[in-house]
Amino acid sequence: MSFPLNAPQREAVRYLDGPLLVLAGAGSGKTRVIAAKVAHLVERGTDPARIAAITFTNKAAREMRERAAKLLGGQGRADAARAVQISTFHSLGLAILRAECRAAGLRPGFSILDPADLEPIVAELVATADRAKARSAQWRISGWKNALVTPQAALAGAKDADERAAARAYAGYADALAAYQAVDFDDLIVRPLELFGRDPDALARWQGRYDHVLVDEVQDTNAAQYRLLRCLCGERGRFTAVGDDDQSIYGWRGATLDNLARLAEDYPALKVVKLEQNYRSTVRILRSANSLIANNPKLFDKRLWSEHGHGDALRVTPASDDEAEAELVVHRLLAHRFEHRGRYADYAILYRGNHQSRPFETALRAQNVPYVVSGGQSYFDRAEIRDLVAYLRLVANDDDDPAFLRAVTTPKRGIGQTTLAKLADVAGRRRESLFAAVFAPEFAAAAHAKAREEMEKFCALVSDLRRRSEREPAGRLLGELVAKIGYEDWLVSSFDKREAQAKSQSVADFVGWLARKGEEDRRTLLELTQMIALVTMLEGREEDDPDAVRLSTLHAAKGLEFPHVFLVGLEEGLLPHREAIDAGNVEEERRLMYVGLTRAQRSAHLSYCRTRKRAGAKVDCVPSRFLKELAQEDLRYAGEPLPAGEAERAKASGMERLKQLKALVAKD
DNA sequence: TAGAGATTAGTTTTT
DNA sequence: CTAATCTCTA
Repeated sequence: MSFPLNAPQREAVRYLDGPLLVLAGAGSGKTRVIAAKVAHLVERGTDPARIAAITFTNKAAREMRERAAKLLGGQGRADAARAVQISTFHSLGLAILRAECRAAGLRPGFSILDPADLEPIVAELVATADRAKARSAQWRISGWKNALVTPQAALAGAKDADERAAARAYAGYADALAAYQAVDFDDLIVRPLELFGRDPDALARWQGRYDHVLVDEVQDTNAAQYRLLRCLCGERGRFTAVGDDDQSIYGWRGATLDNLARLAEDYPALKVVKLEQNYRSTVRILRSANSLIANNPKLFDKRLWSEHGHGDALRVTPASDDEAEAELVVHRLLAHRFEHRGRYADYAILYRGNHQSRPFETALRAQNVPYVVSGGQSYFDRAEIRDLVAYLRLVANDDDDPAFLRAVTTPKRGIGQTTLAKLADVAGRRRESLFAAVFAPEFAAAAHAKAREEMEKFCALVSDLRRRSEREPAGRLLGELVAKIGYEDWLVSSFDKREAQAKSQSVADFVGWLARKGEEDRRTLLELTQMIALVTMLEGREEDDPDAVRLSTLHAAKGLEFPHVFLVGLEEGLLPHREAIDAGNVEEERRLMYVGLTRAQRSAHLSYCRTRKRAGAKVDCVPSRFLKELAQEDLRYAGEPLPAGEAERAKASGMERLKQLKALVAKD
């Protein structure tokens, strides 16, 4: 990919006179532009450490780092590439918070809690045992934080009982986090903002820190992130923002296209450059995508074009149910691969929700096709890793009660509900952490001697590791921890052989990862512990790119491209998703479909099911409205054209009804 | 206190 | 029809 830049790309790279918005259509080479601009800035003499490039995901940050390293490395400036601050919004927020933790009212070892840690806390605050209720309250709190709404304002604006309950919990939520010396993901953005708001010196420090800020995917920024951006860029606005309003798919996380529109208001000198040449897809894929997205109102006028050939028609295939769809897709994929002598890695299967991967995994396994699933459960979400991370968090920060609770009960060491309830009671009365309460005289009086002994042993281990954490390498400490708590033995005794082996392997991977990271930049255990919360996968996992079919959600596929794409489950209720339809947000779903389509370079295969298993029973499906919005002349229907024949549908549903009745009768 | 069975609820996307 | 949670017994 060392073609020369085209005219608008060149303009975007060279323009340094003021704030710049680059409207980069799908496949228009935006990552190239950002990397080239970083290189250009360095060439012109900008100190690499005074350049910040901010992305939305770790994956994008990594790619940016690689691209910049390649460009600058070619000029013998590999050192410069390393010095550029390339990070996600959240890791940048973490860097700020770490540097300013005293001013922000946090101790250096503060913990980062993820939503799973927070759920029980919120459940308690809203006084519910219903997990769904707790999650929805959590969801609301996060929404308020990202929109920079205070607990008071949230309470004042609450419309129904649920919202009022969530708003009340919101205030207590902040207190709970403060007591644990902890922050959540949203705080990584919001707390630096609060700090900048009340401490002009801190603001000045960070505002003067970067000569140029580059932002990827601005259309995905929420109110808090946008404001953080403004803080960093200052009034001069020396930034390059890159984005595409047609690819805004994070509205559900508070991202708002208003930010894109506001950019022009907040920075009247804003220059806009459009990248409209697509280097990725065939004309037919692009025409279909354009035709689809034309159904959305336009913020900016943009016309994508391609110099690639026409390419094949997009195939639309119905399947009788989800299993049949998976088999069909896998068969077609194999036939296609054979015919084109391609690699497995040339193919991606994209879907709306994580759970949809299941039948495809089964079908791929049945045919012995290698595959990788991305965007599913993250490596650091596995129970065994969370167990160990709880220990690390506790080592870094003994106020972290959630970490204490997890670590002290895993592996089982004879400490159960009753003992913990007593400890919590003592801690509550004394207004101190669970960890501190272990040594309180009240606890000694109340608890069983054996349980207390175990607990003191546990605390001694944690304290010992803490004492040594500043000096000794993180990998060694973790390795020692795993050995001392007898974690391997516990795995073997608690799980069957296969599972224990898999878990044991991922523990070994984790120890190795931490050791490597610790050595790389001489990071301490504390720094690494905070980093883990933001890392979603084991780095290096994807580098040894095996020749495998890629399974991914549409969200996780953004920014990627594949020669051949299968877009599956194109049904009403799935894409567009039911919730989105009900919320009146079909536009975002359409953009999601647009993102999926524009991942394809040479061919796109679309499929949907006529029925689908849901909670055991089969239900009828209707093909997605988006299929009708594609350029019909570029489609080829493998089955009957849309919509499905009414007669057949009625017959199918009649058969289903009969089956259901039979099942009912059989039960009695 | 901890593990094994019974019961019941579930469906979106992620830093 | 799963998968996770809850309840009961050793």
